[in-house]
Amino acid sequence: MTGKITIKEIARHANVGTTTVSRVLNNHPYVSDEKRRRVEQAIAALDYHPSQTARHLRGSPSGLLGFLTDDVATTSYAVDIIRGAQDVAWAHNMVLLVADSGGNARFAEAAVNVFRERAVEGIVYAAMYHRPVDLPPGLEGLPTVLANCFLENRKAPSVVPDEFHGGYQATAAAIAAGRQRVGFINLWEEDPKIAPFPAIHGRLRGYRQALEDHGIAYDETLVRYSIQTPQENYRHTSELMTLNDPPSALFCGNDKVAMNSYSALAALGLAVPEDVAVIGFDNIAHIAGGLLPALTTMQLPHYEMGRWAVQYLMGNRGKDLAPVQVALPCPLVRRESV
Amino acid sequence: MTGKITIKEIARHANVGTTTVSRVLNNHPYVSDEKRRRVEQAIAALDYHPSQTARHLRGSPSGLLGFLTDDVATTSYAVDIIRGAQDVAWAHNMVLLVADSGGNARFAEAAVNVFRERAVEGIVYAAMYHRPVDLPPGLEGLPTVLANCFLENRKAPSVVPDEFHGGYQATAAAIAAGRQRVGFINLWEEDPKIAPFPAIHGRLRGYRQALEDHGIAYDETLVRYSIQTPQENYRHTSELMTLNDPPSALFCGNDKVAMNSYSALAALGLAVPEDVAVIGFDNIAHIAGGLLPALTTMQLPHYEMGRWAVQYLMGNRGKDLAPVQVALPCPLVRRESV
DNA sequence: ATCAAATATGGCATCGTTACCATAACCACC
DNA sequence: GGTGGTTATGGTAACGATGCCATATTTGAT
Repeated sequence: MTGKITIKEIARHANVGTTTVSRVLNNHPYVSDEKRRRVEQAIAALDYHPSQTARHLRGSPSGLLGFLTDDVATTSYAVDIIRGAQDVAWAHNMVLLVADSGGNARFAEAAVNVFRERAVEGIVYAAMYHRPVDLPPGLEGLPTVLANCFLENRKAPSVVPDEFHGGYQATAAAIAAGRQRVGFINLWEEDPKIAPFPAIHGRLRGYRQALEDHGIAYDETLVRYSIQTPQENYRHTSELMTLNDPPSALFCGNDKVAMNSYSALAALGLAVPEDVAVIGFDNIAHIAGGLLPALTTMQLPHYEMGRWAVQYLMGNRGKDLAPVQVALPCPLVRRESV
Repeated sequence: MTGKITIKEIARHANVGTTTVSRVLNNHPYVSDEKRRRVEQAIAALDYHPSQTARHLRGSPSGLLGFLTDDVATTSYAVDIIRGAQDVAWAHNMVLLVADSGGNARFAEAAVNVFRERAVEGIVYAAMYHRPVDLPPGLEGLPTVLANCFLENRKAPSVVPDEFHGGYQATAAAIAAGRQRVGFINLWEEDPKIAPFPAIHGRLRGYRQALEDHGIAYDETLVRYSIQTPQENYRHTSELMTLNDPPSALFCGNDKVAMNSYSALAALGLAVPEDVAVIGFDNIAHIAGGLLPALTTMQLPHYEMGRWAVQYLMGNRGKDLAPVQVALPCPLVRRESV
């Protein structure tokens, strides 16, 4: 252990003043080539790393962003939000402090406190599924952007998936493939707290709009709500496909539903996509890419939401954040099931 | 904006010296109840938060840990490593700095540099699948623990899944269910760099050992290597099940293989688990819990590896890290497919 | 040759916090 | 009424980096 190497050691080693070292470090003018070289040599020789801590104390911004999430675990594919946030943060020479509250409000509050003590320049609050949230207390005055969630009162800027557009696109894709009867196994939650899910209602609206725009009548019997157990998903598929006038395409609330639909369709001897086209939602890589045939599905813009959140934070440093509400498109990922 | 509130403001507001405020903050003795109360009041009134930056500069440990990963994106279920690391870190009042190199060596090196500048007390280097890795340069003198990966030369402590034990347990579970002929669709990679995968060889050894321990002869024809495309997975399953003496249980290299096996089995009119028991690996929640019947599979100890890594770091603060190599068990997750 | 501007260089206070030191009051206990 | 411990309290010097100020030295224009 060499102990801590400071700017002073470098100065002594290069036989210059500390100020000159600082000038070299920050590419300031008024340093002779000779001394600049000597300093750079000393830095390399002693493996010196400037202390961000001291810099920050002196007045530089902390270069830290807080990333607070309710729960990465349960819907792990949403970690792409972190990646997106990280990539943009990095491009701005910022580092992410990550905390996962696991849904525990006290923890979230404590995390905010820690972020404060470390003087983060902003906070991204991310939810693992699209929904309204309440912010933990203590965020006053800290620039905060919500990703994949929003406040009921819209007081903070947020970026979410455009569920309507996603539902529209999925439906339109089926129609474009010549399928006029599009079944829809929508998500459902019994918990009334979760029930006002934007995903459920937004996608349904998109589905209906797409039908309307293509002159297809809305048929209530083709729309199902699944509580999302494999059995339910299976049952809804079977029931839909054994209607007198069964659908020729199935729009599934997510890839898991689609996975179960595949089983139900196979059991009925129906081929995908020949007999029935299937479109999923979420683009969970392991599922969508692993199914046979590979699943055409809608991509949730996790990565892009992460990017957007940090970009917005970085683009408005110092300023107050306008509480804009942004919805990012869910692009269609074409594979083989349509 | 109140501006920055410092210990000095508190001192002035409470009409005491800064030292007294510091004493209150750190629960030091020799403060009269009276003043203690006044200080606490001022802190609450002004919403004061001590600056970790100043503390650290003064000599306290930074309370920061670096979490560097090659790529969270591709195998997102491994984020549980982060959760495990985070939970333990938090319990020690530490915060995680997270960086995802995306497999880019230059980025990884830069990340190490950033960690250094921020004086992290240790680093967890995590891989998203179990394999040998090379550490980025610049880690000298920084306590580093590897999670889900290891160095060929074993010079750094590491924690990995016990593949052998996992393979053994999976096979034993099938045998315990009365299945004497256990097919094994092992993973395979054509890339020779990835080929020495511990997963491939460890699980195979476990498989063979379990057979031997139960007096079952090893039958080469029951072991397949899949390059892991859905088609290959499907083909191997079909071929195995149409042998003259087909297996009564299928041990799949991962849950995706199992998912495709389900399809192949369904096409052959074989029921799970009645005709064939199926055991997966990885316990990807979305797949294993979503299949019908739900998949019995082996849990990779991601969360535990994250925990272990930070625990080891915390348990050896200040000391040199002994390069221990730890293998954590992959517990069997019983569902309905055996 | 002269003066002003540009270039080079280092000393020192500063950021917010805490450890160390100094001071002082108080309470014994011979 | 010392002598010595315990309790209370605040002043001040660090920690490492940088910006301001002061001071040289050089260059360039007249």
